[in-house]
Amino acid sequence: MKINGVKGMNDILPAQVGRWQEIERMAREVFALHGYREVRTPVVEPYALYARGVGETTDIVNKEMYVFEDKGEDKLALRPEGTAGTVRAYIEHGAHVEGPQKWFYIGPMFRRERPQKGRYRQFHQIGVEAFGIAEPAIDVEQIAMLADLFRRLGVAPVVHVNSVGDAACRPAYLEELRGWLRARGEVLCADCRERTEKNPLRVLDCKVPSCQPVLAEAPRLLERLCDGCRTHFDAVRQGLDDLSVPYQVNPRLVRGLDYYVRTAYEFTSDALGSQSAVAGGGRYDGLVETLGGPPTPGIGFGMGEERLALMLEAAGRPVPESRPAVFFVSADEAGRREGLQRATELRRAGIACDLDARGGKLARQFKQAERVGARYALVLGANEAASGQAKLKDMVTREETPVALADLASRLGTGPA
RNA sequence: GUGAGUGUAGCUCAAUCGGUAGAGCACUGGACUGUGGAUCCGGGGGUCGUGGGUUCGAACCCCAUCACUCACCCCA
Repeated sequence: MKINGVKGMNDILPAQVGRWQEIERMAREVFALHGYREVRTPVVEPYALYARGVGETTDIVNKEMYVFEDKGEDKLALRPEGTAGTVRAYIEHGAHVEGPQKWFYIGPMFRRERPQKGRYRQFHQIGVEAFGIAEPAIDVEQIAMLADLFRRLGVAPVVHVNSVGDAACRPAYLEELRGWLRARGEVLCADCRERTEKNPLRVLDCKVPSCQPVLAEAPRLLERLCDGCRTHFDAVRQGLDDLSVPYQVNPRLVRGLDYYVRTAYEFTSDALGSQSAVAGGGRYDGLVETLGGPPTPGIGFGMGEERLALMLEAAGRPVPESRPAVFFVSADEAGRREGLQRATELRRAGIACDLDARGGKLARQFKQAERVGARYALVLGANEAASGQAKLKDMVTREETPVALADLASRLGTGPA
């Protein structure tokens, strides 16, 4: 009986793993350059963390979370996003006493949705969170940092920014919008009428053609921001201009999680199918307090690794792979023993090398050398073992040059080629 | 949760009107007993997703079911 993997949870095979490693290595490098430190939190958290933090009415919590009972004691959940757990850890360890904290995380998240292009039940996110900084400068820094990360990876998704207001201005706006939408119920699609009650902001980016002209006239939150939000948003835009980071103001940009206030932003690409967002983030000034910590401003983003990998692939970026510098080919038993010995020496010297442990015909061993992408091949037999002299064969040009086995390490340099 | 499309070899796919399953790539052996990629010849590999039905006969038609993909919802 063949057993298959769980729907929406994918294997990342060796041929593709280099893509993930490159993304993660680059992210770690860029984050370190900006003063962010890695945090690792569990994949499982109390269900209540998400119910309270992300919001009980969000789709993520009420229909997409993997929830289970731990031997009938506690209600637990597989994490659907990274912010809540990070905030929980921040509070639990009293990190606020040491001033602002800039953290990042990398790891799997879980949402039980129908899989499609760029969306999976287990997916991987790279995220950052900055705690204790209310100033717009940190919003700017994060957006610029992400843009820089993308640039280094050879892609350039478009940045959309918006302000979703805060407790001072959003509630009043939502009521105004809801009233406005109800008055136009007959001309809107069924989905829009439902969303008017559930999540009126969502109505604004309805894609149904007949809704578009109507919605273009809807009251705009950006024009009704309170002074604090207005000033903050202007400063974010000014900061992005100062750094020459290109962006688009998108008044219809909405975030799916309840905790966002003020700045909301999203990087999108048309290489991703209908799930166009590769990264999304925003400010969550009330979240730390909601989860039992001291009043602490916060802002962060989450980036989808699968989606970023899709973009790199679409951009034609090759998958980096490590290759052995030399592949030992054995002609006989003496050569096999010699090869294993030399390989061990080189490996201890930090030089990647390989051999076909099966031995066998030379042709097969050469084929193996080619398959693993070796730079050079070196045939060893009784003659070479006795003389200490061999021929180093360039796998591309096929040229052979004499080499003393004792000099191999210095000839091949150090580290994997 | 809803809708559509697709299921044939490890991968990508073909098979006319319903007539009993094939190609390329990959793998493997040989041509070539100390030298890989090209060429030639050979080999292994299939419950045609699964179950049922129609038929003398089903990869093909019908029903059911499962899986995958894409889209909706929503989001990374």
